[in-house]
Amino acid sequence: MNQTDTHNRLLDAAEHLFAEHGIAATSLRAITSEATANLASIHYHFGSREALVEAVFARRLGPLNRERCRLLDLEEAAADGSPPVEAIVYAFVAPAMRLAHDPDGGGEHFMCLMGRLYSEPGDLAYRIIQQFEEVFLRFTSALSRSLPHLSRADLLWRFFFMVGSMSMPLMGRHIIPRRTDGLCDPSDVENNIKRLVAFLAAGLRAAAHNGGTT
Amino acid sequence: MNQTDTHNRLLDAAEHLFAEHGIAATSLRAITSEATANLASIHYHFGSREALVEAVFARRLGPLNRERCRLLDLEEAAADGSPPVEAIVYAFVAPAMRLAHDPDGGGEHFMCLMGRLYSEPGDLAYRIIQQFEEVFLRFTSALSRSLPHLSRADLLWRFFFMVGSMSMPLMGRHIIPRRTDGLCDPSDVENNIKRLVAFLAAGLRAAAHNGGTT
DNA sequence: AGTAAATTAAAACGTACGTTTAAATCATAC
DNA sequence: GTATGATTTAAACGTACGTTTTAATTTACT
Repeated sequence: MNQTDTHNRLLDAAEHLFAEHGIAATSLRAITSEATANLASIHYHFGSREALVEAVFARRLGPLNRERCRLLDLEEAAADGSPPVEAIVYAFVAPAMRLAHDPDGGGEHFMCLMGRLYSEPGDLAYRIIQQFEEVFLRFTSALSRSLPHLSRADLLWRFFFMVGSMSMPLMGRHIIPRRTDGLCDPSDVENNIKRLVAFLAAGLRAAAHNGGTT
Repeated sequence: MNQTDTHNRLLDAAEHLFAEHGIAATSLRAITSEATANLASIHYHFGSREALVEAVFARRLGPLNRERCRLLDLEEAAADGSPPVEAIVYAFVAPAMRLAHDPDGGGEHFMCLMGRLYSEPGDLAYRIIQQFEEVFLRFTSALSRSLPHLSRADLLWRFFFMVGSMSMPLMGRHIIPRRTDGLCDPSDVENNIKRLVAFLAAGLRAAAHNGGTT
């Protein structure tokens, strides 16, 4: 009973502090202090600092990516396997944007943390990004079916552009409102999803650049 | 003579290690070791660790943003003040992408570091991002002149989406080639600029979403 | 109630950090 | 060539880190 309790308090505190100050800059003492737990409890429950970091990601990543695949399943079923680009983008973007501001899920900090992942030291980031394998394969192939005119390199690059665009409302929770006098509100989730879908669908559909075939 | 020498070796080493392992995870000892300088030399030349971090950014940010403004000047002069979206995007994106792989400029590490900036602890990131003030104002107003049908919020959001997209080839130097079996090559600079311009111009030009007017 | 396991608590371990100090070295001018 | 200022060096400072150990406490079960 208490195992689950402290265990989750540690995960919550770590998630929050990692998002706020970065993974490397957050000490175990800061985490246990915020979780009102003992310093040694992290090693008891997780074994090491690294294992705690991975646990923080594992807790949310599974459900998030399952939801993405579920939405893509729905869209593909409704469109005989070839949903429009908008629907594919929506299935990819919406679960992350919603998780980022779901008060129950507590993922408000998590998605901010996700945005930081690409900039964390090498091995950790790569190990966690591998958890996106299925999502990566499913969405790139869905996109390539809807955009057959694109070369594979063009398609993959545009997929990464999509990830980058999405990361802005997720990561920029503090900076973007400040830079725009509050005009841009990252917590205006449903409107931001629509903005992203409109922007990304048009970008993905653009004619390929005339340059090299690399 | 020697002042400049060690001074720059420290900046180079710091830039490299910050990009490789993150700012917080890089120790002064690692920097002075890579620069073959004494530990105390950082405090002698810069005064503190924080001052070194800011110096690393200051060295490249000025020239980069001046080049962006210069290109925008050219495009505006050539188009009577209203260049097409493609030209604006190009003026914003190309200098950063080129700096990222300019062997002389040594900015290969810097732009990777820039991508990490949005995820660094609060005050530092905000102070450095303020150095973009002029670029931010000039490019958002140029875009808004070319895209008058967009609300201000839509336009600003799309500007941030652009920044996010661009950050992928800059930050993903290690991860993206690995995930794509080398098909996507971040060092293929000129082609990636074209890819970004095609993608972003289409996204920026897209019809605004029909949702809220926020 | 009593016992065994699970969990929490407190203290200490060695290591690495940013910073400071004081001496040594170097360059340059007279 | 020696005095002066700039730069480099080596050593130590106190602090904070991740981890480990040992004991105390709580929980679950008969």
